[in-house]
Amino acid sequence: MAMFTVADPLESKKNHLLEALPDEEFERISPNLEKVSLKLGEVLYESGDTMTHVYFPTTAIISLLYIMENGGTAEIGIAGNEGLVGIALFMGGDTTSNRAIVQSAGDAVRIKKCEMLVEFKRGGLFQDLLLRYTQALITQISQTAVCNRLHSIHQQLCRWLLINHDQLASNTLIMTHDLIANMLGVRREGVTQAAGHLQAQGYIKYVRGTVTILDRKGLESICCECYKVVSHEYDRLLGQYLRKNKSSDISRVNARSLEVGVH
Amino acid sequence: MAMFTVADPLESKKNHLLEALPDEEFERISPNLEKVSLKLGEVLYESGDTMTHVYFPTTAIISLLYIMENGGTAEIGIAGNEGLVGIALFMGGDTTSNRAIVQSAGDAVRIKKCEMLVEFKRGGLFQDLLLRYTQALITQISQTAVCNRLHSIHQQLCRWLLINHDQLASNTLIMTHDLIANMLGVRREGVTQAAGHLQAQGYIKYVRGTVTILDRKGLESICCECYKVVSHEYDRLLGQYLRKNKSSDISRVNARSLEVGVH
DNA sequence: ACACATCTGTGCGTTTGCATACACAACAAA
DNA sequence: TTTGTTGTGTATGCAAACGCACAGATGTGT
Repeated sequence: MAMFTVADPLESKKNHLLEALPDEEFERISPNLEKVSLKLGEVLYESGDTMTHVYFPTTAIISLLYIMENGGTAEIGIAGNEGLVGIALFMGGDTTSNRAIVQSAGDAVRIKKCEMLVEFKRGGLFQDLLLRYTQALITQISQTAVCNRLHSIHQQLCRWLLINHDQLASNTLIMTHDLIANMLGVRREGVTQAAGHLQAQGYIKYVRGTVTILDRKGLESICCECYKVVSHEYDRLLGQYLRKNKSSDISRVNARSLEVGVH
Repeated sequence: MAMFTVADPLESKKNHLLEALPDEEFERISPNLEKVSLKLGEVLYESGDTMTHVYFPTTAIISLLYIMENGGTAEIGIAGNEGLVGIALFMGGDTTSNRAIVQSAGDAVRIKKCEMLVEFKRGGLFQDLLLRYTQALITQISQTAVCNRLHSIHQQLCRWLLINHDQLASNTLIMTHDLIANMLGVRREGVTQAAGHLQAQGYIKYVRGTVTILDRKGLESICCECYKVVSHEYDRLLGQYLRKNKSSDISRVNARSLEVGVH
């Protein structure tokens, strides 16, 4: 009965999916939400693990990483406060073939499998939202597949930086070239070269494991279409539900239009 | 009232998802199923189109193809008689950002959006099956993403041939190198080279637009893990539901263990 | 201040795949 | 048979990315 910290409802509502729920549904779910703090590098699920919880990130960012038999890795998706981790739990099957790893330390709220399923099966807006989110995630994964196939490391790095920046309150990512290389499924040297180029152009700057976005618009201008496609799809699928969430909408717009000239 | 051919229930049951339904649910849906014949190259949905139907292939194979702004293409998934086309319709959003195109001519049954949604919202086994199938499709797309990133054209061609062979009753694919190249998102010459290699090994043979699988086990032995992972995931997620379908199970096993020594 | 671990910069040779170009083979229609 | 179309085989040069190796730079802990 103890060992369980019910999350503050205000805390839970930092996750956009939870915030978008009607009061009735939110109040039914809220007592089952447990707050957890997630450290950088922590693993929420290992490939093949039976899932016990669904996580709704509030300030943390979670990366969905695929690990090959030969040790090669590649990120297939990413989830921040606009989403959740553990769709296999309500889609059926209870496990996934990828690893969920904390990419940016922060908080999340989580809910137990059985409580999750009860609410999901009721079929209300909760179910709708979760399915729409899943659809958006599918778009993200698909776009990753084609971007992997058809675009250069330079373009993919831009996409990756923009997607991550969207999830963050700040302009600083804690992330080494080596880790980025694991995410993109490329060599560390390739990332160094691409990042060096972006720094020379004044779009970013970095030192020993921290990357700072200096000119977001600039990044957008040289990025492949993949970022925009995924971003628009999230807005199309979920925007109408998240609209009541004005404050965070504004902060998001600010983040997106941020622009600093000099470095 | 005319212009609509109700599909023969036996015809509909060639699709494994429909066959797996309890009689009660099947009989409710069956009158709404319309049989359609699909020609090679026919487009079921264009990227961005509003969907009007969900398609359950019976003998046709449908490819989910992503088209880039610059005209580059890459396949992100494929659906045969074990699946369906048009998940966006019940997941929410009504459109997808990819094209559904007939890769192997044959038949399918389809159902109108509204009738589909009514049954989906009832939340019975139909919903369960559709969500589980969607989860399996997500695995397929994810695996495509990592395979695109980390494996060679040779390996990817093997994977592609095996996946397609699973969907077919015969050992012959109607498919030119050029079309395969579009699916894999690579050059035609790359496919020619890889296919030439496979032919020299005696695994396949081909002439002017038809590829014949000669030694399936051989292909499996040199293929990357990606084929097996996806295949097992389909079995894990859907196998328990499709088990009553003994006849097609047996034919599938036969197809998989087919082996011909000489070419 | 020092040693140590970690992160980044760079070079070099190799491999893979791309772009272009063109020759040849198989089939279809006239 | 002839002509034209489509599919396949190959060659050349180029660019991207890889593997490996190592030097320099920047932190951290003692």
